[in-house]
Amino acid sequence: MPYDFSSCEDRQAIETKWQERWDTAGCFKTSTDPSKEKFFCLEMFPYPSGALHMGHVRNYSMGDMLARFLRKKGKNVLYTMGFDSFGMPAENAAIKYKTKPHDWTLSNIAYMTNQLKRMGYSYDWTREAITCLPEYYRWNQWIFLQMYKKGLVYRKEAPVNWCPTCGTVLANEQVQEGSCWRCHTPVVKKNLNQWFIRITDYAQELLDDIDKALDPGWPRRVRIMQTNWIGRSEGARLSFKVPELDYTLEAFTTRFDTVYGITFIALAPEHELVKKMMERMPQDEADKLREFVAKTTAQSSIERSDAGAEKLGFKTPFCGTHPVTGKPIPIWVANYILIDYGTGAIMGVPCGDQRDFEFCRKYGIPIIPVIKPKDGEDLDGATMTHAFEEYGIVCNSGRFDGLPTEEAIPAMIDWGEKEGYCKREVNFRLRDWLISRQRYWGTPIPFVHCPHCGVVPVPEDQLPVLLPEDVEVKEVGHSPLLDLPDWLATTCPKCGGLARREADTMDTFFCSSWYFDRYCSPGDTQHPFEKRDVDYWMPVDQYIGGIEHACLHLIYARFFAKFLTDIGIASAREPFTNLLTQGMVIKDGAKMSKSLGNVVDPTEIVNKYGADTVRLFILFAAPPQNDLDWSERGVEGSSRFLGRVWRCVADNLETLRAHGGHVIPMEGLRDPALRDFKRKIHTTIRDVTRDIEEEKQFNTAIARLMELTNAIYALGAEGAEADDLRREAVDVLLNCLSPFCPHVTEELWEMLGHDRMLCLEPWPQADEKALVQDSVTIVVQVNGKVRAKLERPAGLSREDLERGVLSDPAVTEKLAGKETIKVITVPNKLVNIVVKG
RNA sequence: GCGGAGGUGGCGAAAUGGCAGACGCGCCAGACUUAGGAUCUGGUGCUUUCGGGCGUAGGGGUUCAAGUCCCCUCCUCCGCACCA
Repeated sequence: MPYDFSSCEDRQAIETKWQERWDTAGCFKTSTDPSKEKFFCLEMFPYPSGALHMGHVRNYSMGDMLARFLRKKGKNVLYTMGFDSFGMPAENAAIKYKTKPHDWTLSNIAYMTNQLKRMGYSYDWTREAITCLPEYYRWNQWIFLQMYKKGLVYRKEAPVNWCPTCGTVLANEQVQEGSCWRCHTPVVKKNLNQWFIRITDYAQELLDDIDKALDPGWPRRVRIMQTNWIGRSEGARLSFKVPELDYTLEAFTTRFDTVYGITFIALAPEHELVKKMMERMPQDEADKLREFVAKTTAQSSIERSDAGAEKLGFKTPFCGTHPVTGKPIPIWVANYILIDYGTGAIMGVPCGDQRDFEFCRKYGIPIIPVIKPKDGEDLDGATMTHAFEEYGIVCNSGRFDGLPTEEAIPAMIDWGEKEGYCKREVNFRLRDWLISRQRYWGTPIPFVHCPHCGVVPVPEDQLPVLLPEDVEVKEVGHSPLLDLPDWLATTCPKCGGLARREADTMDTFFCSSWYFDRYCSPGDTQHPFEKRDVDYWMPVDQYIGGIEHACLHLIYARFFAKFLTDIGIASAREPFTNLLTQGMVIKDGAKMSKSLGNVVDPTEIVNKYGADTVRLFILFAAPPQNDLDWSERGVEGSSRFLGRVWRCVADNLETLRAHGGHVIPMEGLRDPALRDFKRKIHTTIRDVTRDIEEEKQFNTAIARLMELTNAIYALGAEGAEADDLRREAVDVLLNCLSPFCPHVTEELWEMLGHDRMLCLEPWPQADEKALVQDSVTIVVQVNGKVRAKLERPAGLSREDLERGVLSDPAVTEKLAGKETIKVITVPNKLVNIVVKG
């Protein structure tokens, strides 16, 4: 009993049938096989929040289409899935639903796995990685210890980003526009003792490889975002002696050419010297300073970092000695100085820096002009209205007067280094990665605190440090681990005495920085992964995911790749060769979100139209990088197209079956209509292949398959030849459509009598002979305007074409009474006649 | 402020410097039908005195020829933002 494709139930039945067949036959199982050319197709794995959303469906439909396409192209494709399953939402859900993070997470994983399977994605499920399971996170701990051994892990008390809502600290990358990336609460600075990873040791390489290794595989946009995020600046560090306090104060500058213009020094309120100064100040003055510091540090990051915000300063009674002139320079404390950039102190040059300028004008600090415009007048410190920040000509700077900035900077730094005034320095905006979180649902940091030995790593043979699963989460911001004395209490690996476990867990971005390596060696119990496997599979050939990870996951994962090769367990210094950043799924002008109530549940749509339709629509409606407007009308259009495909096979099944295997070569065809049809089949193969492979334009690839379908319907010819061609066209159509819509095409393929499953069928090849055109439409322009179109045999020489066109009555008529000045001829395309009169 | 991407029909979008609007949605008309939110066929940028004229944010330029290349302006979106 054949299926009725117009019925929802039958569409579901077809999809279930083929999902089971593929599974039984193990079609998508992959193994490391160096004799075959590999392709690692990777998608950003989901957080198991409860259910798939359309963004996931879009991401994974692209990946699955590519994976299926590349298998057909003969590649050994690694394509699998996992779950980034540690993280805060599980704790919040546990409180809300009175469950346990572990149970909530695993049941979500089960549900979402089922959803993924219903989409027909061709994952090798035997390679799945779930980060919240001990067999995975023990290797987080192991890698963390390797980093510790290499000196990349340290603990430090520092002003860090604190999200009051989440009750935990955040890495710099996780603060977006001054707010928590998860809950959007404004972040405040808090002085806390935290765990850091020295990602800044890799800043230069992370930066260099953006241009060396990621161009052109990564979108320009992401490369620029990372470049800016890493933020390299070259300059010099200079020091001011503060004799009264017996202290040497350091400041970083990119404009050492303006040292002669220093009229004040400013410190961040958090600077260590501030406390020292208070101790040496009269009580009432010290109190005022303390009050000032309290007021400025209480500002949220948003207030502090707003360039338009008022600059506030406090003048201390102390001075630093100008390293070059020896003059005393007053030290101020100012709210606009950031503790975590450079040294947390600056040399104030009001003439060349707008911020310093505003500060000086407000507090009556003098302005010394040490630079002037290249072709303008000298500046006057008393009357200038804003700083001159561009490059110009140095003045009032001793023997450097008259030098342009470009030359002055290196010359003055050279001199300063020789005289001991300064030292060349490169500064990065990138900060070390704050890795510890005051949360329960994460990888335990494998350290213990011993009263005698201090902070001691857990020996590797004692890994994993298991996270207790049977716990009750009572309130946000309080880790239940702190209420588990039996878990907290342990012995010191060094002295054997009583010690306390570290109760902080790792940032979940640690988990997601190497999961793709784990995909290469699933189930390895001795290592995080085997070198042989990652050497074969890595780097990832195509990575697909959202742009929101440009300066988060995508930086951390790059750092990991470099570290893992440095310790010799991997070889790819860059993890992702090609990156595709897909746009958002939009509805009613906004990103789908629960709060806006514009969410469309993928499962509902799949129930109504089938997975094939959803996959087709989501790839057809927009190019991958664009935002995609969800429209149920559009989904219906895709459904309609699949109906057309179905009927063009099912309604002619007998004839089509009878004409299998009879591919007529182009040379064997006389009828121009049939030759055109044959050509259409093969240009479709050529163009679809190029769209997928080179252009990554899945929408136009689908459009071409729609054109082929239209051509099949439009072919009026009858007879054996025509039927042979129809069969050829249908075979090509189904094969090319199958990566997009694997189920319906597989069913039709079987109905046509093929023995082998379509997913195993090689991708068709365009026959060069069938691509050649018999005739071409020549556009005839007069002065650049189209005046005629002529059919001419393809391949005419420039001369023959021009002669023929110029003597054609349709053309001579247009040229009557005009003088031809020039003729431009493009063979097979166009003749443009330039005339006068 | 700095940096990036973009602006094409009613809508989503196509166009190696060479016929602007492929493909789809919507809309209009027709066919089949008891019926149509099924299916099929045709039409669908604006304008027109039916020759044509105009049209890719606006203005200028290069070119035989510009959505595409160059310059200026405007607008939208995105990232970073007191980074010394």
